[in-house]
Amino acid sequence: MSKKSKNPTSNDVARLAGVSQATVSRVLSGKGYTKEETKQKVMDAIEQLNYRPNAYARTLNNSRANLIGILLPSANYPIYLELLNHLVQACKHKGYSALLIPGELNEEENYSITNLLQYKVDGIITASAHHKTNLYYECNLLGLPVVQVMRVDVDSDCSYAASDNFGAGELAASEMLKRNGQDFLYITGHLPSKTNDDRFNGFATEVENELGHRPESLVTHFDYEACKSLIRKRVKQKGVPDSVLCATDVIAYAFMDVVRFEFGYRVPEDIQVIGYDDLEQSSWSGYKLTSFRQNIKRLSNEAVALLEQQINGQTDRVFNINVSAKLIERETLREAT
Amino acid sequence: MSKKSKNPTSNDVARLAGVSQATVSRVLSGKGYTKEETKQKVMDAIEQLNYRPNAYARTLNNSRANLIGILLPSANYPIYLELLNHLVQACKHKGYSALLIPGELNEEENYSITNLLQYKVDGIITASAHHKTNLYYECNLLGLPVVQVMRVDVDSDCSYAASDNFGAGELAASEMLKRNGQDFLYITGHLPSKTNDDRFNGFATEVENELGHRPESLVTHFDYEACKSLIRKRVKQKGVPDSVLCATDVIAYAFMDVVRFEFGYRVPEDIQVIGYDDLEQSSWSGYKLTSFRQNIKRLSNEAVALLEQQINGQTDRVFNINVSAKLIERETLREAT
DNA sequence: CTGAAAGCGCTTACAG
DNA sequence: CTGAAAGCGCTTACAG
Repeated sequence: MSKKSKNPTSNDVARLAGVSQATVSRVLSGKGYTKEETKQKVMDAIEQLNYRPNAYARTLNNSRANLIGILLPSANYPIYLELLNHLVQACKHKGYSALLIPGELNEEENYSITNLLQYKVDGIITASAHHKTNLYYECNLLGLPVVQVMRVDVDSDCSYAASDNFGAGELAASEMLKRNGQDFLYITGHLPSKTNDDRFNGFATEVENELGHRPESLVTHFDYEACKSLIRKRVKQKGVPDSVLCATDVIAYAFMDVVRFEFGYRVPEDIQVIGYDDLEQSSWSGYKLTSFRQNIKRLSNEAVALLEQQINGQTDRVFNINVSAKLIERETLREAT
Repeated sequence: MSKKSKNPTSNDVARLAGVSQATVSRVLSGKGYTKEETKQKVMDAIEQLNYRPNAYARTLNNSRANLIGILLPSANYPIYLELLNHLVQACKHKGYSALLIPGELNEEENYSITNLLQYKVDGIITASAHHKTNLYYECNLLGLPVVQVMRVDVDSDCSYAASDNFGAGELAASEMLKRNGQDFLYITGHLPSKTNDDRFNGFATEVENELGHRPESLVTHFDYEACKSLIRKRVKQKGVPDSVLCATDVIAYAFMDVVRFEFGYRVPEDIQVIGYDDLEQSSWSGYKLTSFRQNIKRLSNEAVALLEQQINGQTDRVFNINVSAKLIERETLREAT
């Protein structure tokens, strides 16, 4: 490991190129005019010294860091990784770097946001699952733009890019109604969100239109085992419905595993099931689950675009973008009648 | 959205508190002495103005950004999220923030590293899966510390914190030998790594000691479907072994699904199987897979600690830390004889 | 087209 | 214990 020697500065480059430091800056920023020849000399010197401009010094003048803070849920749910990758790509595409905000934000973690603000991120993108945070409040206080992506908090009034959950709920209901569904149930996890409410409302509205009453929403848990035991309890008490929409694929797996292996029902003959998120394993032999696939790339791009608008002060309005999710049909829906 | 007004600076604080700007700096850094009373006045002013020190200005003096760059594989493999979360926590714990380096590094993406270097990260932690990168070369050139975590490249000579893959391979072999395994096979994906070589070598060495010959290593694919079709081909050509170690749990699922559902073998009666990574679903009804669980939290802590040592110039040596992985026994191993 | 100089918001000797 | 001043590495009017 070679000793970290002092990094070359624009002054070093200027000296080597025989120009002023201001000229080096101009060549690099592309602002102002420079003779082609001068430009070349500077580029050569940069090459020779392996010079990299110091982004912090630049930031000091611009008061813009080109940094976006990202706040992710802490759960190890696979699509969060996909989301993160797309977000980082989208940031990069727009010339921003992505700073990860550690952990979920909650009462104890308010330290995080304070800490974060030192870095003067230009804005924050959050998909966090804990709305008991004063994130929105603090950011608003500081005039720091925030955009939610994929997962939307119940009481937030900040912009978001999310899937069209209401539409997905409606579509799920209507597909199962078409297949002679009579007894509907929505199963979700334990963390409340607008995302979830929307999906349930779409589902319930469609069912109500057709059948005259709203279906029930069963609150379980996002964890597979915890979810299974709550479903087991419910099935013992009230039997099974014949058409189920689940808030995540994992919940759908839990449901299927309980009703098929513990109670002997058949899917889809006795019960049809639709999941949400289309995890990789939904296509595997064990489940063949019909599920909604979110357009994560587009969600990421929209979120970053929304944030950029706010950063550039182009808007004061709250934008809610709903991107439709696609129903991937496999083998957990009956034949249409 | 309130208009982003100019952030207050230490000068504003100084003015309000009626002290010099240098004093504000001292109070905040805790360096040098300050009268309790002065300290209080400064703190009050900070509170009142909602002041947050500008990390970039600080960095300019320190030439240390307290930033660590993180380079993750782009695959949506769930444990990478867990790794990321632990890494970010570990960074935070040591006073660093985590900057995500976008995408995998490869020839086209060299842009990334150049781009990254502007931010003067103090060091880089990588779990990337593409070793065809000049990351190590570039960083060495610049004297920028790099540490690998979890996944180790074949030809890199930089420090790492990884699981004891050799030990895991050995243990897997010995457990299956104890259970009367006769015909051994190792199945891996398509990306070469030292991590993988070590695991195979541990496995092969133990088998060779006992049985007098090294087992075969079957190179497939990390993707479930692709992996299945390669396994199918192999089974058709050469039949099945009776003891299998897989490089990931997903590979183990693919193997089990092919041999059980397409060829009618029983697990573990005909074939015993061990996976690696202990994904959540390995405990579910479909697989009940015996698998190695990596100590991701400890890997993360060790990696950050290694990096910190290098950043502080406390060492020029290359350290390789191996953390043992724990075998979680479920139902894919026969009874011991 | 280019240079000299001021300034971004901090830290840190140096005096006192 | 505290203030005045120089400096970190850039950008950007201002002259020329």
